Amino acid sequence: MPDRDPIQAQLTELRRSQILDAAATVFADKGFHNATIKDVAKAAGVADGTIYNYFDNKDALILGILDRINQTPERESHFEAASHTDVAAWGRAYFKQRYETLGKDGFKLFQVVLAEVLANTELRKLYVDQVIEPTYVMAEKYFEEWMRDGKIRRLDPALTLRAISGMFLGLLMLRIMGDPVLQEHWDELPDVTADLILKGIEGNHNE
Amino acid sequence: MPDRDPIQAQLTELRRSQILDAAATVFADKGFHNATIKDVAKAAGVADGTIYNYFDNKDALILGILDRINQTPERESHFEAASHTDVAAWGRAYFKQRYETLGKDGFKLFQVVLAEVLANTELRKLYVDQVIEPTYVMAEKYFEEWMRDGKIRRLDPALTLRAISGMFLGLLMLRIMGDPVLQEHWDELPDVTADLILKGIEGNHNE
Amino acid sequence: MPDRDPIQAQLTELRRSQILDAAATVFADKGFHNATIKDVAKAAGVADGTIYNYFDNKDALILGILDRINQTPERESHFEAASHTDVAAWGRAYFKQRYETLGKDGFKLFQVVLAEVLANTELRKLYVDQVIEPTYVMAEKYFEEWMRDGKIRRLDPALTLRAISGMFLGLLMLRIMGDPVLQEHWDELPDVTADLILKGIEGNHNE
Amino acid sequence: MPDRDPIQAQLTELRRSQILDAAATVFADKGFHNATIKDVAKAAGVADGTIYNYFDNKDALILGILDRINQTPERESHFEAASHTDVAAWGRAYFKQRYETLGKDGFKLFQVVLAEVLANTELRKLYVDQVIEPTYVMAEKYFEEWMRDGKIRRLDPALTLRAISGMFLGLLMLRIMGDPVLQEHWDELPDVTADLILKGIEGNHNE
DNA sequence: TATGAATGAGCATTCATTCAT
DNA sequence: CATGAATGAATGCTCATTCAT
Repeated sequence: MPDRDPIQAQLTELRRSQILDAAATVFADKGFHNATIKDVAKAAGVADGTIYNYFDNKDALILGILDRINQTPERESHFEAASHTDVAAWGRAYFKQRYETLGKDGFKLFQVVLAEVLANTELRKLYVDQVIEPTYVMAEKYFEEWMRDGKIRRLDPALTLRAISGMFLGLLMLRIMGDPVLQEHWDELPDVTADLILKGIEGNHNE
Repeated sequence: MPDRDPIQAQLTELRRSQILDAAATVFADKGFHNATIKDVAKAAGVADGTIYNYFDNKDALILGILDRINQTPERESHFEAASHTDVAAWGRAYFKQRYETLGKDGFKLFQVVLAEVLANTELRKLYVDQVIEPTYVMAEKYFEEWMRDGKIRRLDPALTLRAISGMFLGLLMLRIMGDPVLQEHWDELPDVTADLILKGIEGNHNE
Repeated sequence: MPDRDPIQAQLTELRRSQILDAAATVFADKGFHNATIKDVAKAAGVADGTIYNYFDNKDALILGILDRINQTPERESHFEAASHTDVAAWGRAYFKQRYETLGKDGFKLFQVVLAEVLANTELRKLYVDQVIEPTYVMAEKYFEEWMRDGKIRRLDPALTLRAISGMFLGLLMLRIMGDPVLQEHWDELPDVTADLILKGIEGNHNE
Repeated sequence: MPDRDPIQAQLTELRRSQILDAAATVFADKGFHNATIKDVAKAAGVADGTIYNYFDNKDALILGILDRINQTPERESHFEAASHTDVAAWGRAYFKQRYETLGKDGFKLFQVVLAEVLANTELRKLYVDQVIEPTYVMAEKYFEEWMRDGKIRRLDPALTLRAISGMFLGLLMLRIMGDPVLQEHWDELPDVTADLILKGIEGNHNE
């Protein structure tokens, strides 16, 4: 019965989107726990009950937002591109793209989602299974390939990858926390981190 | 009037400590929002109301826990030690020490605090001002010294430092999230990260 | 205007019936308060709103079910039959017939209706006026006739009748409550009750 | 810890009682489902939340009322008395006592409880297990004794007992339903029912 | 008439906080 | 200071009912 009517299906998707937009804005503004369903409904211009026609409960709104972040398209293409260029260029590009997908309310929204992911076991599992682990599976593949091609030295791929992505995640958190230095120089990070990861802090110190 | 009684003061401090212990345990177990004051009181072996004789409100308990983490002694000494040994050795030692301070319930507790820090603006500001920024001020000093001494190459100290500490923070988060690889190989991280940060992934690329 | 169209009228009655069937099934299954209009609509294969074209509100569904039970045909005929046979035979027959009208989901449905009748003042009044009292009026007539004919001894017809029908109602309730003895020996009740009512517990003890 | 202080225990019991009184009044007045916790709290002169310090939830209030009805003392003594007098006298006495225990708001309260018992599976089981079945176990014992003594004729004790108690329950229900005849002549019921049960409707009509 | 999305009033329940003892 | 019973504001969620299509 559902989806029988493609127009209905689209309307449904639109409403979902409209509510999710409102939820993202409200959550980013007041935080998940301080925001009430009424707040979200008001922001979305619908009645309280309407939200429950599209989402099972308040938590499902966070999940919906997570899904959105997750559906950021074409993460893989970046790795592919790197096969043909040098790794440094790829690093810079990757970093840029990662953070660009956050968009306007991105930082604030990520903060909200992250807080909830940390606080909510179920959500955490979902986030790990659907977002983090799949990324690693894919990334490890490319990482090993680069190693074979001699583009990078022999390293534990799994741990190194986690260290690198941890750096991105950590920087994001520090920025979210409000570190003024990162806020000021955020644009320089692609270069700085790419350089750091490639060469390390010693660099060619024995040259 | 008996406020200046040193014995009273110590008793007070003891009670605070006793309550904070209980709070840490309970929060680590059930999460901040799921844990009630009653839970904490029961765990501490006091009445609900008693907690309010030592803390202004529930949030103050998190703050108290934060203070504790903050008061981890002698962070500076590690940097000093590095002046006299090589940077690699310091890196490994630092990493170890950082995570050891988390202690038994460490990961879970950090998760709870972090979630709350992300969700609570006021707390966040406090965390940044009292924990993060002071650390950077101190760390940057040493970092610049190492640079002067040629122990590390010339880099933007502020951003590099943040990238490095971000890596630690990020790895901690990924571990908290439940990444199985990190759980399995956590002990190898001091070596892996120290190596990575020092040499980068290209490593002896000019060999 | 098409309201007087006999075909339309029949269609309407059919829909009402279809909805009532569904309502009875659903109510018997989940209970009146737990069952939603959506449940009934789904079971009836119509849309939620359609139900409101045939019934004023949810309560009206119970009323409709009540009406049905009420319209059990030919209750009078049983009394008539008794005029020509002995009272004992009538008693057994009456008991059987009364409970047979409950049908398949009978007990459960009766339980639901009864619960609602007890809880709902308006409904209770309706039940009494439309089901109970008319039955008494009719029954008393026959009862008095039997007395005149010497088939039974002189008794207060109104109260005795109520005591007898109360026995039926009470047994039904006890069975509904789940009394295992009644569930097990339900078939023996026509004989047992007819015998009891006719002869009492002393019976011809001085014979 | 609880009950350590006997005074506290009594205060607790008093509050429970106070709340239960209010609940009975309110439920009898508006019905269980229409009455809100706020109503009960207001009637009891306490805050909403206070109720939850004494009862787990709204349903528990009904349960509490049930317990009260259940604790009507000395039901057994009546059966004992019958051993020494004639059965007819006992019948009248029993009927009287049964209905007197209902007290002031008795009918209305019983109606509410009954409705909820019918509607609530869990409650129903509790009612049957704690109130109905124990009564039967005890009553059957006496019933069989009377049979042995020749005070009553040979009958199926279990079924006959259920028929008799069903008569009481049924009459109570009919009265609750609002049957005017029963309301008017309620006082005559002990005699009428005792007579009916002892002698039946045929009685010694051929004497 | 049929539909079913939208509505929003309504309510049980929780729990941080207070304060009389 | 310690207690813990009392408080009552706050909110997620349900579902009967409406009405535009």
